[in-house]
Amino acid sequence: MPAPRRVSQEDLVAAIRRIAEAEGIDAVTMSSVAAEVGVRTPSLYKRAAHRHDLLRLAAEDAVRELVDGMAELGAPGRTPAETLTGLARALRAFAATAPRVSALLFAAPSERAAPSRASAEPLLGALLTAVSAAVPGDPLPAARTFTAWVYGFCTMEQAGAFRLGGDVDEAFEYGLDALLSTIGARP
Amino acid sequence: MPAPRRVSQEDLVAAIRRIAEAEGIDAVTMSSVAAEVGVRTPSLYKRAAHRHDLLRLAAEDAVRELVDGMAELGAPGRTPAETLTGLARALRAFAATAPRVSALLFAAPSERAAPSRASAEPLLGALLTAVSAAVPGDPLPAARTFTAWVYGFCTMEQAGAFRLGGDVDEAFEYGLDALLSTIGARP
DNA sequence: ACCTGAACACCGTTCAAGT
DNA sequence: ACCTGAACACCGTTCAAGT
Repeated sequence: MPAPRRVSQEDLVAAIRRIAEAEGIDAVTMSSVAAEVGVRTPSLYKRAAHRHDLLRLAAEDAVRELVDGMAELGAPGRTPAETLTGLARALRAFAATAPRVSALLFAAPSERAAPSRASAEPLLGALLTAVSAAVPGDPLPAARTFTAWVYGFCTMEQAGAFRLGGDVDEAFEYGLDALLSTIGARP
Repeated sequence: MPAPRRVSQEDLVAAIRRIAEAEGIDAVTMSSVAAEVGVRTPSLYKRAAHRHDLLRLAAEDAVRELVDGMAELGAPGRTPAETLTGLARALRAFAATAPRVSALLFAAPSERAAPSRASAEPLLGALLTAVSAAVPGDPLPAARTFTAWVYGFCTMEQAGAFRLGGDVDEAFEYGLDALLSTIGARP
């Protein structure tokens, strides 16, 4: 006697992200998520065999949302500098609205919680394409430098690491300009 | 009838860091740490009122170790570029030996787990001094750019985010050179 | 002053039994 | 095919009682 699935994937992921942002990653438990979607805890194991799978679902959903939100960034008319500026600002804006999950994107607590290579591909692809168009030769070191800076900045900002005063927006634009200059993506 | 303290602060912190690096931050529990130092769980509450206090103890110990290891970096004879190069390489080497705690340094899971301003001061002070000597005017944006890049790079490297092949050492040196150039710390 | 056993509400995970 | 109650070993935290 087949029983219908009672919780959509959309509702499940939304519940995970809601709890993560409202109460922190540690509050994303099998119990809290089950309660949030209205089933008993053991039912959740049909959808996520381990707790860290819940975190991966949230992280992959975040990547998808990020990619959707900047579909037009890679448009043919744009310069590499424009694309990379858009990417960096989009990631920072996303980190501001979803700080907990965005911290998971490049530094998950386990392999199991990390977004799959396939789900991260569109994001990395857009980045590599833009960097390739700017630097001669191997784009990988420049792409890694750029990504490390954006990710580090957004993570630190959301963790409250910039406590010495000063204008954080200004520091971001300073850094963006500096990074674009050194990797040669400057008009 | 006073009872003597049975666990030294050194042993306690060493136990926390041992568990963190061997089994991950999530494995640092009141129970596991208590067992590791040879007391019962409730005794630990005399030393750390909450689990995140254990993480802060580890993070502050890591900062202290980092600062000790580069006491000579700020020596009068050095150029800003030499000091910043030493800082960046020291942080990367430290992240390689203590990846779990170093991930906590600038992005702790809660205020309680974050190293205190006072304990982080020597590290930030050395950085700001070196950057101030290189850039004219406000050193804060440049210092934040540099720190964000180093921290992002080390965190991503240790989390296994650089999976596209290529030489990660080369990417680090490329980035270091790029960052030093843009903030003007170049001979 | 520090340590302990007992207790409480919780958590991840498994599994046999329901529909 | 999915959901559930019951069960297990665990966890953070509190507290009264020991020395």
